[in-house]
Amino acid sequence: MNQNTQPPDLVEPVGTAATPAFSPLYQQIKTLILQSLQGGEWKPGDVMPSEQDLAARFRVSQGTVRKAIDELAADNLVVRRQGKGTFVATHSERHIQYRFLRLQPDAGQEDRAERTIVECRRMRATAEVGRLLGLRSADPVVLVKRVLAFAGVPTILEDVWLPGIPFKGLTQEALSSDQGPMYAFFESEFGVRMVRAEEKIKAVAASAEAAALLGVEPGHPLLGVERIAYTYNDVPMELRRGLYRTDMHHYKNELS
Amino acid sequence: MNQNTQPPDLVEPVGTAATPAFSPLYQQIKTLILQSLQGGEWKPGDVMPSEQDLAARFRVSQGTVRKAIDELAADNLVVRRQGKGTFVATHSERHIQYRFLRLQPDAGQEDRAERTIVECRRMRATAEVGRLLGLRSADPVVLVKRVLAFAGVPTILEDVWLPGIPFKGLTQEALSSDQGPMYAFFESEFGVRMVRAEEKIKAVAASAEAAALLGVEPGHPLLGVERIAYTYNDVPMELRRGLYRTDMHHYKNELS
DNA sequence: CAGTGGTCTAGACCACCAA
DNA sequence: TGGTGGTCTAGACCACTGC
Repeated sequence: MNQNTQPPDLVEPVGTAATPAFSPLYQQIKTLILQSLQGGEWKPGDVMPSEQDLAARFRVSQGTVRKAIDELAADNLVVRRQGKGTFVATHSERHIQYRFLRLQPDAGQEDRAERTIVECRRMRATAEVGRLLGLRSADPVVLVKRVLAFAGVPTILEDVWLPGIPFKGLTQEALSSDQGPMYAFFESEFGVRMVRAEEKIKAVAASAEAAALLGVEPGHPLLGVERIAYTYNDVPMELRRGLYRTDMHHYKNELS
Repeated sequence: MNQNTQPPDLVEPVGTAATPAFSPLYQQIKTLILQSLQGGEWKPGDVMPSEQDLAARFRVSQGTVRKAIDELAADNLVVRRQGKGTFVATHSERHIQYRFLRLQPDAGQEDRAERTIVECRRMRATAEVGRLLGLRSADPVVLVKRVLAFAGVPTILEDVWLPGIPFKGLTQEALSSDQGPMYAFFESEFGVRMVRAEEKIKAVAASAEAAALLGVEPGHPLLGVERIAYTYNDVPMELRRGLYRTDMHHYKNELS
């Protein structure tokens, strides 16, 4: 057990030879809070209970809760606001929109994107799409194909695949009529919150179809960006394949 | 002053109307440690003084030093090793090599890179290179052009510009004979430690020269990666323009 | 075994916010 | 004014490393 006089009644992981498996208290607290987030006890944008309340609830000191929340904040799952409280992170906050979009204009401020849905239909997952989304092939998926234009210049063409079950009822009309980031729409309409993503980038030549939609000649070099976005617990919830024009934009990345 | 009975004799920033400028103690400690790192009091790979020692030196509690070091560790400036101490981060650690290279093979493990220096000469900075490196145009710079090949396939062609003053005495021979990451070489030979970097990525068509060096046809789509690498204090110390073949590799990025 | 970083607690006070 | 997160301290004990 841990070092306090009133030992918290949390699990002390049993050590085995292979996995010593010592898990600090604050990690266990983090997991518990994560489960509450996952289970929807507090929804995106909500205030969470204060550190004092959580400390009382979990029978640990405030400092331990604090460290757990620190990590959740570092993972962008939660946002702290001094004097107000801790809030569940959301993709619908103003001025932090398009958190996962790394494409930036070479000069000047970004215009608002003009969005056009090219296609939206339900289909069966191909073997590859199924594998990347953690589905069986032939499981239902939704495919959304859209174009984003900036200042009238079509710049991004992307195919978005979503698992059919959690996104049951997604229609082109709802998508088209929605303003704001797609991930905010997913939060409010389907309760699906994207937490992190991985991207693989290649340089590719524009196909005839892509060239037509993006207004370039076939063969024009484009950035091919494959993104897998995950919800809580590293469950993949979206596969997105984008083609980016980079004549006026670039993909920005910070390394450290 | 701060809340302890023995107030630490550190600066309490004066608040002005425009900038309230309250700076927590641990931030001041972080800055002081940063200055020691910058000044070379401890060199890459060295053990730093223990938290207790630093706490005594700065007249604060261990917890405050701890929080300062936590941030330095989060910035990858320092590495903690339980039971051993805190070490100044370095690019020459085995198995963490090429920390800033995001190119990965599509399948399998990466081979060791075969490196060929195509060119290495001193010149005067063009206006653009000077601007990006924070130099005046016509200031001396070193240009290194090299090719990296994996499993015999030339994959990366890059131009590296370095400010001439700190890199005085850099020769093609020294570069060629060195094994290991270039940034480790910079640390040991010139005392220059790259701390973070920014990259801007575009898709470009291979020029005739690039095509010849990379073994592709002219016009072949390549990833154009412009990197600016910084030392301590956000001072730019390297401009690197790379062309990456992405037929067998991809640029990997994690978003959160 | 001693020394290091890592965890946990308890209590105090500060900065910020809203009512 | 009271509540929230943010800072700081002091002290205890744990886990890991190396002598």
